Amino acid sequence: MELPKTYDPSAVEPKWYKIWEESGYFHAVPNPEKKPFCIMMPPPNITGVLHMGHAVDQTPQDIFTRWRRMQGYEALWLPGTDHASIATEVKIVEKMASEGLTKAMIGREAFLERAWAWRAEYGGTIVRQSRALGSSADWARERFTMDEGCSRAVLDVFMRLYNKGLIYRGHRIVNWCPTCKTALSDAEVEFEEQQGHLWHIRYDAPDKSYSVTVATTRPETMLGDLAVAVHPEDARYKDIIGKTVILPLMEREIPVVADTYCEMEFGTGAVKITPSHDPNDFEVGARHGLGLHTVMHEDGTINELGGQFAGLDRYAARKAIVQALEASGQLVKTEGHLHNVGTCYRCHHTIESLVSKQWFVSMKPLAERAIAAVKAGAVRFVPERMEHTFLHWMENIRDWCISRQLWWGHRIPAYYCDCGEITVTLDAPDACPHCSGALRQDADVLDTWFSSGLWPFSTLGYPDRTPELEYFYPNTMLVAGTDLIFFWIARMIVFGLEVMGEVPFATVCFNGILRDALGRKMSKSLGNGIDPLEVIEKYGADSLRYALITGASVGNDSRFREEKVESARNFCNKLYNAARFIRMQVEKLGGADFALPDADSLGTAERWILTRLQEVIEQITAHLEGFDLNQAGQKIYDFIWGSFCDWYIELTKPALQGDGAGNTLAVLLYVFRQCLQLLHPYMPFITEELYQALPGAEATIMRSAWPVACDSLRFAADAARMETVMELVRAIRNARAEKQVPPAQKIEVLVVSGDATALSALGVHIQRLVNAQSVGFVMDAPASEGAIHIIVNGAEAYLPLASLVDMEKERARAEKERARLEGEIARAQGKLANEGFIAKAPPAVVEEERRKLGALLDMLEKAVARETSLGLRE
RNA sequence: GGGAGCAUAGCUCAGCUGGGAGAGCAUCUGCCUUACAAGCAGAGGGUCACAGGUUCGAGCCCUGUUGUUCCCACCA
Repeated sequence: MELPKTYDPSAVEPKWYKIWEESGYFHAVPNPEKKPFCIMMPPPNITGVLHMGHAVDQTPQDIFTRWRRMQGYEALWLPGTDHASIATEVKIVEKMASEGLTKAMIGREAFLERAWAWRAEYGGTIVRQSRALGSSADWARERFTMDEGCSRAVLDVFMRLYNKGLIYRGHRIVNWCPTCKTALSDAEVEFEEQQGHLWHIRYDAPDKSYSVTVATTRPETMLGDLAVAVHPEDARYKDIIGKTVILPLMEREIPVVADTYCEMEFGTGAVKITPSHDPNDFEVGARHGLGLHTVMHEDGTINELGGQFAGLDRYAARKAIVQALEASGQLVKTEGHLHNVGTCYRCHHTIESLVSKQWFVSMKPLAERAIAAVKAGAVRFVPERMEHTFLHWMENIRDWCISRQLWWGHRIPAYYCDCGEITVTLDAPDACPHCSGALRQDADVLDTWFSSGLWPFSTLGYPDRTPELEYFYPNTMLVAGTDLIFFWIARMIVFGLEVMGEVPFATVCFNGILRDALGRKMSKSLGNGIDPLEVIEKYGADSLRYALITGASVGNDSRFREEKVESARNFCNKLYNAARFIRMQVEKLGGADFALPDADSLGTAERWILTRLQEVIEQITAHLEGFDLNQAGQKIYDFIWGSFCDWYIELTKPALQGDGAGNTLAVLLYVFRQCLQLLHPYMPFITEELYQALPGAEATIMRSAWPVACDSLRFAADAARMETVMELVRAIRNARAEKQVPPAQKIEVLVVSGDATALSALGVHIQRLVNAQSVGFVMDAPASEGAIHIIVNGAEAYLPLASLVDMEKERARAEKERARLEGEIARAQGKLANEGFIAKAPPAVVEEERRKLGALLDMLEKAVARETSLGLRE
């Protein structure tokens, strides 16, 4: 059957994915015969659809998994999804709003029904779409952070930490999102630079005998002021410390306190203290026993303590207050002020600081273990610098607020009774164990990152000691974006150490961010996102994967450019056509034996390509071991296109028409098969398709053995000889192009080399590749008048092209060439004459330099001889 | 206010523990050579941001400068 000339991935890719999945090739089970390899897929939110970020994230994971699987590891890549408590709830609330409904209207149970329905409908979207990427995840083991097992793990860990005193409930100032109406952890607050104002407000003494002016960016919080603070050493305010001032608008008398928190240089050097609405003020208030005075509702409106401003939204209140102060003459000054404003990472509205009762994880003791483990090298960060980021965060960690005033998530297993006792227990109790009174469960759910923090072991069966947990924990590695280092990675390390007693993974590889072609982040608001499924449809998943991996170094951002995908697509086509060529030869030869022949029966070209193959196998494997997917990908590309297709296939053509065709074809097949295997982790589909199209295939390339370099297939002398011929060919082609010899015109070539006898066997290649009439081989140089003279390392060539040779130009060229050689020789000699170099450089480097010099001197000798014959020298 | 990354060919980027500057795309020349024009063969193009330093030797290591991006940080 005649195959089309271009590769079409659209039919190939879904076909193989289906076969792989149905054959169970992605499935891993604990196997004592094999070494385990395990990656947890970062669980995508159930709210989203597949975007480029997922492709960037999954491709390296799939490459590592496929590679290790081929190496004989029991390789598990475990997928799943995240309930994404707040993100999902926000979406559901939005959807309900479009129906005119609110959470309060339908109640908790009906809301949760909607949430589960949402999950059923959309939760599998990304997981389904991931298959188009070729991801070889073990879908049979897919998990969900709120499935029965993961939920048990969450409660179990909550109990453990609570019983150890590492989880506690406290009345604290927390980040509060007035739109989502929930507390947030510090990590969930994003700071945004905003242009605001600094309002200077005068607070007068009760008898107006003195006054103090404070500066604030948030005048609305003054309603809750309980003091004014100044620096204890500030001469300007020394006299009024301990006295009182009247809070404008509220006409409340408040003290002036001294506290070093106040910076003398900033603003007026005096600061209003609002313990209920600012975390710093909260601390100051605690130091001075000021108490609390909360003036804001959870929805961001001013409460009844706000006097005339009660009921106003925080921004309306701000406006009204500034106006009122202006009217009363107490607004002294207004200036522009650039500052950072905390916003909610889900809805992007401005965060408030509010005092409320929340659950916290005591992080200090947990962080200490994590820091020690990372410093001891138990977790390796790639790139390394991320370790510093991690440690810095861990060393400055504050307690983690884990309760959320949301409904979608793991409900906190704490039960309250009117007797005041709190019962924390796995199973809902019927009555209060202290007074038998009626219990009500805590209304809040846990931070979504609490459950994802358990992912490396909750997915393997924890809290049960399953065979999976024993075998696959700790996981081998994790691949994730840098944005997840605090939210997720830090928590997994902390929980892994605390709960399992071991770090969750040995290595973390960080992805950079994929930007658009202009270097901007892809975002919905910019509308510059690119749909991976569309790219796959147009170019194939193999091309997308390859484009995403190469041309970017580990942990660095990269840009998505369609040309990159196009270029990868071209590579697929190259590969496909190489396979077509080989297939044609196979069909021509019929049922020949394609086992790799003995070394004795191998030609020079075969020995050369096999030698190169061993090299490249080693290099690729080493790069993969070093987590350098870019380099490994580049190497296999260069080998396949540059060495195998451009040279080796061309070199086989004469032999394939002769008696030795069987041997040559066997090598061709052998090398190509290994190319496919080396490329398979990057381009799973096309490699399987082509592998299956050639003789000698196993059931799947996915589970074929990763190539291993073999010394008995290295032939240094033959490889060097072949390289000399290749250099000659390049130089002759260059000369032809330079002299504008018509392509069809055949030329004569005379090769001069001390190795002429051995080289002559390769004459057929030179003849074909430079379109020569004939190629002669001699030991000694002939007279070169009227010929183009080429000198390469190990050989010379004469092209008698009298009619085309301009002797003047030839002389100029010869001189230039000699000058170049002399320059290089001077450099090498200078280096070798340098005692420091001889004494201090590694011997191998010195030896290499000597070898180079030898070759250069040899080439120079020939160049001089040529100039002599051209009449340039005596 | 701290910390980090980046600055290499016209463009996008590689360059592993220091040992003669690379790829893809673009440009130019010639080719439908029976695997591939999504291809083949050739060519041009770089003071490796700047200034110092270490070293026999620096794109790579150190210091500083400039530009740029990001992370962390509650100066109201």
